[in-house]
Amino acid sequence: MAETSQRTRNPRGQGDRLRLEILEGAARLLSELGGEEGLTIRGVARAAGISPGAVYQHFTDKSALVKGLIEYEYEQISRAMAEAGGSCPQDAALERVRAQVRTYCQYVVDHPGHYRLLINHQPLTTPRAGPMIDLVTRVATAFEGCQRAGVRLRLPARRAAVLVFTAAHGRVALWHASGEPVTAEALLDFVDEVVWLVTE
Amino acid sequence: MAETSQRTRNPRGQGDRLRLEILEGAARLLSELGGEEGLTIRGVARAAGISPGAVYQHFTDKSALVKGLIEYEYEQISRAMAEAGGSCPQDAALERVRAQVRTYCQYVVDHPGHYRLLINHQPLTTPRAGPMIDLVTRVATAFEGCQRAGVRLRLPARRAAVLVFTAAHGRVALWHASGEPVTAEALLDFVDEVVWLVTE
DNA sequence: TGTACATCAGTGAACGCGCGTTCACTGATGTAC
DNA sequence: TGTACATCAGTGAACGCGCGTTCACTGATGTAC
Repeated sequence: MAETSQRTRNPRGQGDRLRLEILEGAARLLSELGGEEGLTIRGVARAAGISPGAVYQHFTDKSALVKGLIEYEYEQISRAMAEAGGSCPQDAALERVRAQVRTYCQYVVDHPGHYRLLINHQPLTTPRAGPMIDLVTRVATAFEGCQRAGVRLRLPARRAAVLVFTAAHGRVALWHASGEPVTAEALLDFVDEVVWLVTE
Repeated sequence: MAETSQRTRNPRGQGDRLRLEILEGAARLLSELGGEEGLTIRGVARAAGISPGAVYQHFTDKSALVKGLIEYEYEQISRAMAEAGGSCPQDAALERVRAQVRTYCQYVVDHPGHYRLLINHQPLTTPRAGPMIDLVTRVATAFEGCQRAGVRLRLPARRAAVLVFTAAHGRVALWHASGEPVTAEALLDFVDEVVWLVTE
């Protein structure tokens, strides 16, 4: 069941590496369980192959662990989107928007458990914006790049970005409701269509 | 803290009334806690003023309770939407669509905890459609009424209804992400605009 | 009309479980003398 | 070079808690005789 192989402890002075191992274990747990129901201190410790107490060397309590995990996940998505945008030719501004959006959608489809954690764990009312908004801003910036490159937008760049994320989230929610599986192609097609609608 | 007043038991032959009291207690819990985290057998029993064991007279286990609660909530929404549509004049087909959609949005804003339960508790992949789709169908039928009344739609009725729900869900998700509060007016305006876009 | 009994609508104590969290400890490794 | 000691990276047992679920029971109320 659990790995029987003993974990070899990190060498002296590199205890911080455990923090990353804990987050990776937690992420694995999200993938396996498809949600945050089983996301417990003890479960994460099992996934990382350590004792429950060791988690407290890096996270003050459970909420700090969840918060750290959410930050970690957003870093992953954000980096992936940045890479996707960066690998586009300099002059392909619209293609850059689409590459970033497609990367986001692919993440949503590939990691439903992670996605659930991220969208559910927004406080219902908070003064400050969550990290999700940073992703919206990233796409908004890419839309601005389109405008500078001469592409006409029917909406201001930020509103266009908001619309794209709105469409993606809403479409995923309805697929879940209908019981149909969320496929990458269908979501990408839908969102591509929205991007196309915005830029013409 | 809890009500100190003793509950008077239901008269003989009317034990089924407890089932409704349990569901109402559970719904109250959703409103107070804003989510399903505290939705436990014991918590519901406390909210209903009964002992935990009594719950098992009407629900075989916890999952049956949650399932019953979800059904109960959908009945509430569905009935409210039907009433809103029914109170429109016979010839105001488009107004009937808007009245139903507005009722749905009002529910989402007024009952965030209930909404969370309903959208989160969809199995990730299921053969059959959830009850949410019944609401979509209801609006689709109202859109068909528009077409019969001579109102032009830019989309087939069902796709128009799907679009409206997609927009509402996505918009709510993004508001949560941004930390801005979800207000009824803003959501209604947004969805009204979508309806308007579809029917012209 | 009275009374024994069955039934109904629950109660409340008990169980085993996994959880979050704490804390005394262990064993390897670097460092001071 | 040897050795005592401090530090680091954890372990693992223990705690108290709320949970889901079970079950023997209680007390009111209807029913058969």
